[in-house]
This record gives sequence, C-alpha cells and structure tokens, in this order.
Amino acid sequence: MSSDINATTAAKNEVVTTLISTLNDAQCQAVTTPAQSVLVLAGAGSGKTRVLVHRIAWQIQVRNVSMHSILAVTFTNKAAKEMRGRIEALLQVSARAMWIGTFHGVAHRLLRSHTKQAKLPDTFQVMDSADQLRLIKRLLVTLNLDEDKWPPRQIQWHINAQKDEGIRAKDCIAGYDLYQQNLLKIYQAYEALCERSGLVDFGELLLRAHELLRDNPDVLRFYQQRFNQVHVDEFQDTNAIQYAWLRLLTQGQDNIFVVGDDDQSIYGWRGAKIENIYSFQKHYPDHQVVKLEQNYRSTGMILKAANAVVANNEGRMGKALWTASADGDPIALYAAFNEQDEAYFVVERIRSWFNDGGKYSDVAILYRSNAQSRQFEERLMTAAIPYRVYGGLRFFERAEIKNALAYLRLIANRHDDASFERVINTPTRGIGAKSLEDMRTIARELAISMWSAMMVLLDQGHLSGRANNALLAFAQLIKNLDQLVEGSELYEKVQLVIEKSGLLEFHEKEKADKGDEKVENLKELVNAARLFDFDSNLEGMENLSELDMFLAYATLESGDMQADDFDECVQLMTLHSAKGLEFKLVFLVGLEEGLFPSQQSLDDVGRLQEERRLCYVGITRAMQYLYLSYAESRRLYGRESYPRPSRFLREIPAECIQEVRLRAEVSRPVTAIKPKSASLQTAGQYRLGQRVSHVKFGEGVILQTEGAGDQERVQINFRQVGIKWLMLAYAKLDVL
DNA sequence: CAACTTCAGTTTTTT
DNA sequence: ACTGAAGTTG
Repeated sequence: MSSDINATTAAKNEVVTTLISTLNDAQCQAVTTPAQSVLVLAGAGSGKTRVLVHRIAWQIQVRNVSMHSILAVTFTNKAAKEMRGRIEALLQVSARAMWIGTFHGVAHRLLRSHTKQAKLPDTFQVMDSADQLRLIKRLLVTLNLDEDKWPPRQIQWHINAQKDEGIRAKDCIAGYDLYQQNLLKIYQAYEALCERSGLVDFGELLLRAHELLRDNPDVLRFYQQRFNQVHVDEFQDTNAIQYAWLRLLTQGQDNIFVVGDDDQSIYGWRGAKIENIYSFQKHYPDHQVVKLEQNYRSTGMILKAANAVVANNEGRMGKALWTASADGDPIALYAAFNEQDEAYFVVERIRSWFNDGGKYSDVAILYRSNAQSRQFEERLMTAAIPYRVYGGLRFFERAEIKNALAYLRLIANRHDDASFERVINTPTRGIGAKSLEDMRTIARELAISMWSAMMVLLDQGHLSGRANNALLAFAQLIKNLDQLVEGSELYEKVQLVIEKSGLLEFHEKEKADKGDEKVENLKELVNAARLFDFDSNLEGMENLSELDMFLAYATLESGDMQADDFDECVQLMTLHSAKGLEFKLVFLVGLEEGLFPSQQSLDDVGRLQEERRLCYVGITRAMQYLYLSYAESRRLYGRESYPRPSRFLREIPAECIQEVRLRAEVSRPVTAIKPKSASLQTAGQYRLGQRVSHVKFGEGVILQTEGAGDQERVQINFRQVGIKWLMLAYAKLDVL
C-alpha cells in the first residue's frame, strides 16, 4: 500500500520535473505559483505561450484539475489553435474537453448553449463586418437618411464602439444634440433589425455573452464553479466588455491567470484598454505579478534598441528585456533616396542573404501601412524572389464564397435579411430596384423580414407580371433548395446549392481570368465542407445542425485557410500583423515622421505612445539581423514629400546603429528615378542622393538640381532645417 | 445590363 | 497617384 503511494509520488515528481525542467526561474514561478490570480508580464520573445501551456499542463497533471474545467481565451484562432496543439503535444492527450478559443468563439459557444436565457432564436447566425455594413447601408435607406451625411462606415464604427464599451441603445443618452439623437435612432433601428433577422455581429457576441452571465445567476454560477482557472492570452488587448465578462466569470474566486505585455498594446484604436492591466491589480488584490524579461529570440543589440525606444513612454509597468546570447551585429540603417531606392536596397540585401544560403521564409519586410507594400512587391517581382503579402482578402470573405454561403444561410434561416439582400438578384434574375424598394417598405412598416415582405408582396398581387414571376421563381428556388438538400451530406448541400442557384454558371460565364478563379474557389468551398470537422458531441453545440456549425465556422474562423503556406517566401506585412511572429532577418521600412509615427498620431501623446509600442513590436520581431530604413523623398498620395527621419530612430542608442550605403551606382540605377531632363542626373560632383554638408544648415541630401553653370541650383533636404534651394555658386557644400 | 466615367478617400485588423 | 465604388449612358 505504502509502496503504491510512494510509486505515485515518484511518478508525480517525475511529472513535475519534466514540466518545469525546461523553464527559467520566472517562467517556473508563473507556472507553479499557488496564487489564484496571476498577472504575467511577458516581454516579447520571453516564452509567453510556453508559460500558458505549461501552466495548464501543471493544473492537469500536478493539481489533478479535470480538462473539462480548463478555460483559455485568446484573440485569434491561430493563437488558440497553437495553444491547443502545444498542450496536446506536451500532455500527449487530446485537449478536446478543454475550452480553448477566442473570446468570440467562447462567447458563441455560450450563446448556443443558452439561446433561451440569451434571448436569441435557436437559428441565430453570426454575421461578419461586411454583412454588418450592408445591413447598415440598407437601414439608412429605410430611415431616409442621406449616406453622404451619415457615412455607413462611421455608423458601423460608432455602433461597434458602443458595443465594445458594453453600451446598448437603451443605455445611450443623446440629449439635445440632433446628431447624437439620429445616431441613437440608427443604433436602435439596427438592434431591432438584427433582432428580427436573427443576426448577431461580432460585438454582439461579446455583449450578449456578458449579459447572459450578468442576468442569469444560475448560468453564471454554473460556469464559475466549472472553470478551475480562467486563462487569458494577450491581456493588454482586451476591451471593456471582454474584461467585464472575465470579471463576472471569476467573481468571488478570483481564479484568473492573465498573460500580457503593456509594451505591446497596439490595438487601442479598436477599443483595447491597456488600463485593464492596471485595473486588474485593483480588482484582484491578492494577485501575484510575475515578470518574464529574459528574451530567447533576439540578439543583445536588438534588445538594447527595443528597450531604449520603449523607455520613452510614460506610465509603463516597467520591464527590461535581456538575453544570455551575444550582442550580434549592429542594427543597419539605410537612408534611401526615395521609396524606390528603399525597395531596391531591401531587395538587394534579400538577394545576398539568399545567395549566402539564407532562406526566404526567414525574411520579413515590415511597414506601417499597407500602401507601402507595392514598391517592394514590384522590386521582388523583377528580382524573381517569391514573396507573400499578408492581409489580403480571406477565403471566406471573397464575394463568390459569401454568395454561396448566403444561399446556405437563407436555407437555414429564411429571415436572414443580410443574406436575402445579397442573393436576391445574384445571379441576376430580373428583380430590380423597384421590387426591392417595395419589399423594404413593407418590411419596415410591418416590422418583418424581407422574406416575409416578399411573401406579402406576392400575396397582394399588385406586381407587374414580370416582377411577380421573378420573385416567385426566387422564393421557389430557395424552397426547392431546402427540400433538395434535406438529408444529404454537408458537402453535397454546398455542391447542390452552388449548382442549382445558378452561381456556378454565373461565374463560369464571367470574363475568362476572373471567373476561373471564382469557380475554383467555389469548388474549394465544397472541399472545405467535405473536410469540415463536425464534432457533433461538442458540448453546448448538440442542438446545432452541421450546416449551422459550418456557417458559424465560416464567419468566426474565416482566416483559417491562408495561414499555412508560410513556405519559402519573403513575408510582407504591416507591423500590426507581425505581432507574435519572428524572423531571422527583418527590414523595418519607412521610418519617417508622418508615416511612422503616422500623421494622425503626431498631435496626441497617447497615440504617439502606441506608435512607439508598435515600433517596439517591430524591432523585437528580429532574431538576428535588423535593417531600418527611411526615404529622403517619398511619393505618397500622388504628392512628393520630404519627410524627416522618424523620431524613433533618434531614440535608438547611436552605438547600436551602423549606417550602410550601397555603392552609389548600384543604389540608384538610372531607371529607378525619373529625371525631368538628362542634365538633372548630375550636377558636376553633386549627384542626386549625394550627402553633403553645409556650414550653416548642417548635413543634408541632394534631392534635385536645376539650371547650369552660374545659375545651377540644388535642392537639399537638411536633417536639421528641412528642404532648401541653394545656388551652387554661393553655397559652400562639402561632399560627404 | 454591361461599359464607361466620375469621385472621394487614403493607419493599423480580428472576430 | 491610385483605387474601388457609385453614377451615367448606350
């Protein structure tokens, strides 16, 4: 008997050892602490996911917590997937029973499990932001509001912002401000429309999930007791409603384990509240703070630069990354003549990296705004270097896919107005603006769905023969599809719908190139349906049909399909989408005032600090080599600008930076610039892009030259005083 | 209904 | 400067 106990103790000790043997002290502390509420401040590259994964494993293996009692929330499906995968790899078991998902995914699951208490119809569907925008546009028409005075995108932004703050239309106080009153009216009408269409937008998922717990004590108690500890990834990105939801769930027990980094908070503009980290310490008084500061990713030089930049921010929790590895190469800084030269330089370096045996997939070009990608794409293209740009249209967001899904949604829920409007005349079947307008009026007046309105219209029989037939045919089509599809496999349903709806034919007839791709995508959709892993036993989702599950999946996990092909390509992406990734060789480009930091953030301290954190994120993506660059002259929005180098460059210690220059002839081939005349190419010894020094104005770069002989003038961008025209005959310039 | 023209907007993005 | 979307015509 006692030997049995000894044996299990020994076994347990071994488990403990394997779990923590690979962790450093701080990580180990975070994983093993008995504290109920824990705040892990995890610097970039400090093993944040590792801690989260090991903590969960620790609960299960050492504290004998049931997998059923594990909840972990992330922001992206990618992160959730990775976490699940790593836990499974570590524990060598299926992590199916654990609730690991995005905030939206978990909220969705809760709502499906408790549709009654959440006051939702069983058939409710999730709509994405494109659907939402469509719905809003339509709403504006019915409310007789001019789209120019009420820009749909701003309305959408406003509604989402309210929801992110947990504010319903009934909680709004508009006062006497006419504008506010109208906004409120729109918000109210939008809520009503969603209600009768059975549609739930992304913000609504979170808001409803919060209200579900808040207003149903028994439901709340059930989940409070069920989850042993609530784990949260990227805590600095939580918004007000997400945090409120977490607080409800952990109320009384304070069983919450959050991991975050205040220095990497870059989503303030979409409602993330960095303050939640500070509030956490107030709301959970017995919490323990663990700082992870050892970095396993970058060289000493890169970390030094990153630390120095972010040190310029106020009100930080305070953290300094360090590494046990070497200083590495200094950070290279390239002052490009213009944006084309910048791209040329970067691509040249990538080429030599590859020639020296480096892999393309280890290289990333990071920029502040998407518009910057073009120059690099063009250069990479001519250099025949494979590349991939992040952030394009995702699979489930493509028009043809959304069309197909809209038919499926209409089959699942006839009152889904967003889907109805999308497919009523796609492919074209002779239902014009007039008939639509009539339906909208009826729908509004009777407060019914468009589908019901169509039925009313058909019953009335006031329509012209042609319109009547067209509508009748459409109604019949949907009903037929519904019957036809009954009882068949999911992929067969998809297949049948794209064929019988005429969508396939519609896209086949389209202009050669484009249509082909769309047809391919539609086939891919059938394939996705075939591969769809429908887990009918998934707790809480028992009542959901496979089709409903697939539709929810398409909306909530639309990014899933493009994530995998990382292979052998140079990666181009914005700084925002680079968060969480790492690359051996990183180019951080466009470091110019007005571009990065962006123009819009220059006059606001808070936003500027967020830009700085973005810079910190960018720098810390690099493992071995980091190149920074800026252009002396940049063509942006059709206008030539001469930006000053970014302030962030000055915040990096000089000893970390080494200026680099390609040989002049190589860096500016004649084709790279568009001279206005041949004589502009050179001005004696003064070439375009030549660095010069002036007695009074200091250092600068030659941008343009004009005239000849005594009349020759040069335009110079001085670092200190900006752009100046100087007469060559008088200016005393030294070539640098 | 498709081809053409004009016109505003133009940081960052997930769910 | 460029793009995507809305409006206008044949």
